Amino acid sequence: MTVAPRSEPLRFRSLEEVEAAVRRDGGRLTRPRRQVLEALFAAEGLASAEQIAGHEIELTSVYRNLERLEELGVVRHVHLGHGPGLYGLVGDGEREYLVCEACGQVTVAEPGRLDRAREAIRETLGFDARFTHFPIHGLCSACGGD
Amino acid sequence: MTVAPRSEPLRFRSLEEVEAAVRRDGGRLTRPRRQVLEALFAAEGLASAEQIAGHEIELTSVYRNLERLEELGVVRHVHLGHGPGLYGLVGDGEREYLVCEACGQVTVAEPGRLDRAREAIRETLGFDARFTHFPIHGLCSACGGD
DNA sequence: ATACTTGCAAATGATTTGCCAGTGT
DNA sequence: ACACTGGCAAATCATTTGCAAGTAT
Repeated sequence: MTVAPRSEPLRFRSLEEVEAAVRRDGGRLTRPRRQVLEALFAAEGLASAEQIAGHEIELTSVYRNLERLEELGVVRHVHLGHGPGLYGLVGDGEREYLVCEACGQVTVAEPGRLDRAREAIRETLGFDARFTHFPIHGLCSACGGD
Repeated sequence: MTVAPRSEPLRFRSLEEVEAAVRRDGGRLTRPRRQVLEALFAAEGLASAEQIAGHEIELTSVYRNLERLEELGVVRHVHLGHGPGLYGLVGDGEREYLVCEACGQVTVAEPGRLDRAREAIRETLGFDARFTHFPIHGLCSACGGD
């Protein structure tokens, strides 16, 4: 049970920037760590630990590195459903997710897109909803959502 | 990935009513099944498979029974976070849930309470959101939601 | 009698942990 | 050198599956 940092996360534009941040934090740039980072930059979106691992690195190391990078504010993860968690680089302004329980389709909502909904929830229940870590579930338009 | 039945689920008021439904479906009333049902009626809310099992019945049987009862429309389950799934009897009008990622507090929203938010999501993304199976995550009012 | 059910063991999938050997800095 | 990491095996947690023996109807 962890809270995401409330301040705007700094955006890392390149592998080099992240590597500098890792070093600043007292971390070392090992081969597995570099490969995790490369995989994340290559993914352009979300990837599972297993996908990130490929056939070169141990899954264990991947998890440990992802955890470390998440603490550093470089990485974040989402739980889209029953499958494995999905990891991605932190961008500027967090995307939020919607998953159709009928067809499994994942919709990505750009930052701000869910503000009206968030506002309604805040007004009704005084709760600040975030769909970045756990998505909205329901039925997409194709499956009966409209 | 299964869709919950869209029609208003019939409400079962008593153990006897459920037992009749089970029989109608060709099911048998065994000791473990009866105990699962009793535990659910006793729970008045949500309970994990382990809690329902107690020390008498096998967890395996509990899961199998819950699955069966869910197909019958008697039971439904929620995933409130990282822990085990929680099961409960289907009431009239489904409650929806909100979980605070900071303190873990679970807020139960009575039917209809999230309709404005649902409407906003439908208008913006043509998506019919349901917070009955997977809850809304975020920060409760105490933790910064207001 | 015969299908439906159970118990028990074992498998699964995702993720974590312990521990010691390896290596960036 | 020395703290930080990696590999590898094993543990954990929630849930599922296989199968032979048990039992409701």
